[in-house]
Amino acid sequence: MPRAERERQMIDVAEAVFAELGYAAASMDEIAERVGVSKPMLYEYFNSKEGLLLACIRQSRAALRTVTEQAVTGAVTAEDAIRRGLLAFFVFIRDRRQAWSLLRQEMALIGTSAADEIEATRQQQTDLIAALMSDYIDGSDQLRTEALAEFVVGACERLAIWSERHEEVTPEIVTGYAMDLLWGGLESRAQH
Amino acid sequence: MPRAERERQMIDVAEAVFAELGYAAASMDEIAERVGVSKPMLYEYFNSKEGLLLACIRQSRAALRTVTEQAVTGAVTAEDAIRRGLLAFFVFIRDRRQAWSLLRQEMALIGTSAADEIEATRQQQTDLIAALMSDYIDGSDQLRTEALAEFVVGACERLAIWSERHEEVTPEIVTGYAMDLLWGGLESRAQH
DNA sequence: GAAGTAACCTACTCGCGGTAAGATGGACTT
DNA sequence: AAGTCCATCTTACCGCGAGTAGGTTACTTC
Repeated sequence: MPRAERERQMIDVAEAVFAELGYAAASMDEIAERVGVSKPMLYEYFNSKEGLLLACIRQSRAALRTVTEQAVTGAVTAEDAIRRGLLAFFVFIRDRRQAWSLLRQEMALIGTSAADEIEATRQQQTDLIAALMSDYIDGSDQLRTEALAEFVVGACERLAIWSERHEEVTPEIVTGYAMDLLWGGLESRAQH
Repeated sequence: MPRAERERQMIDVAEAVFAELGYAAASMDEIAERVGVSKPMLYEYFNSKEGLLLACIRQSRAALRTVTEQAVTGAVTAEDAIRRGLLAFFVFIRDRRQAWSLLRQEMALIGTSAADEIEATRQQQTDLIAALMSDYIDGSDQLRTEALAEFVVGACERLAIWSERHEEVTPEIVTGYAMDLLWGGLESRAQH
């Protein structure tokens, strides 16, 4: 089988196994077996277990980025753009459980040699948000813009994890919660 | 050596090793050796490597909770309480690197049997935030309050990770960034 | 048909999480 | 004092899974 095809196949299988069992519990032997290939092949293609996870994560991140970029395109106001982006994100969480599960596992690589690469992949995400926001907030303070983007990304990730535990909460509702805080802030809803 | 004392000693050593090497790279053999005790002792006390990490995390979480609770006590307004809480958090991140590093590693337990326990420990954190906020925002919608607390916690965690990469950014500055968004929201800084 | 090479496998090493089976030594009975 | 419990602790091992050494097949290219 040609290299490119095998590679895609391996990533697909690995994605399923990592998502199903978790990074730690997944074994290279099992992945190899499910692909129908011997273990050294996996190492030939990805060098290490981390490397394989990394490849899976890259793919999932790319999918998420594509979805959000498309969602944002064509928005007319800042509020609209942000709302569309958030909605696309939360829909992604709900509909592509496997990819999202993968993205959550990236934390398993903290403290490993792949940590930098992971951080870089995340960076693309925050950059996208930063670009979105800097059109509408005061973007003159580079550092501050960066921080606010991290803030938003972190908030939404946590919200996504939370929403997984609440089947009855639709992406629209979660988006509403997020917009409440993001757009209006706490102050405007203060009771005192 | 009496049990309680040994236990504390083991946790202290493990905390240092986990923080230094990361969960995956840390070995029970090394921890045992540094404690000056044999490996089965660790298992006698904590049952598994996960169990040991869990004990370390519990301790670090407790420390963080104490600090933030103290900081919030005595605040007069909602804004003041939240600002004090945030500041205490970001100072904690900077001054107690080891404890914070531990808390970041809790993600390494995703998909393991300890995941629920971890989630429960986090819950205390979000509960604290929820309590703080529900005094000041519309707390009638239970679900929404919960979501907003998750939002805030996630945002601050991510901001904390970000601030680690920027030595020049003081806790006061980060707190300012967070308050900007949290309190005022994006709208009030819109340029259009 | 020889030479090169891409795709692949069998069979192994080794480090580490986890455990079985005792050894040591102090406290408490009789 | 001798016996007996129990907590603390150790040596010596197991099995699994990441990672590798070295060889085989089979297809291209000249």
